Amino acid sequence: MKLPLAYYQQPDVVAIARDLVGKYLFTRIDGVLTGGRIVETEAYAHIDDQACHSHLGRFTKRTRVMYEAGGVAYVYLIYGRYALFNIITNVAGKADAVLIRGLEPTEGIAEMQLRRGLTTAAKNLTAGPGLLTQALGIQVSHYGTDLSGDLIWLEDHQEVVPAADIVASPRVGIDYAGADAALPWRFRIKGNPWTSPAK
DNA sequence: CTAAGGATTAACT
DNA sequence: GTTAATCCTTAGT
Repeated sequence: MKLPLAYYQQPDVVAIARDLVGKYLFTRIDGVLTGGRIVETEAYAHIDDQACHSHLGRFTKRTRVMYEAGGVAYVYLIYGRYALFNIITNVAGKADAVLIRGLEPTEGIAEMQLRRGLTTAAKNLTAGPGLLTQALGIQVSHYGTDLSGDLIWLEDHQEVVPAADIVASPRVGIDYAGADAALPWRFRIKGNPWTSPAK
């Protein structure tokens, strides 16, 4: 079943990030259903987290939707090329977010290959935050998309991922965040090949 | 291992 | 108004 808005509005973004591992992410963009199982996430908290774009209450064009109530998409461009997909959580005014870093494809694999410009079944089809957005057709124009709608949404398939199979580790690529870089707020399924290639 | 790439932002004039 | 630095990465040597 589709996750309700109330799910995203829970206060503990780290708990949500951990719980999202094993859930499913789908998009229906250009009328084509694509999606898969979430195997890697990272939590970003509003306050006390310098790695978060919204830290210290910065309120700009880019971070605007982070302050909305949980349940919208925060898509932004990194390194001029790649769109990263985040889910805004918590209530309005608390700019918490969960970054989706890895997806195990289950639906619309042929379409995903097409979007990636591949002719063969690549094993890195959706392994990486910039790749899964390409595969699912998510672009920066989807900034602010309501996740209770029919364009981008998440589903709970009642799958239980054993706690022992979920590993927590420091987040990736955020050395600039100082001491906060050590927080174990990255969650992934142990040994899953679709987790991101980044260190 | 490195190079590329464009938006964003802070720091200037 | 402009410039320079930075970035939650990937693809290609």
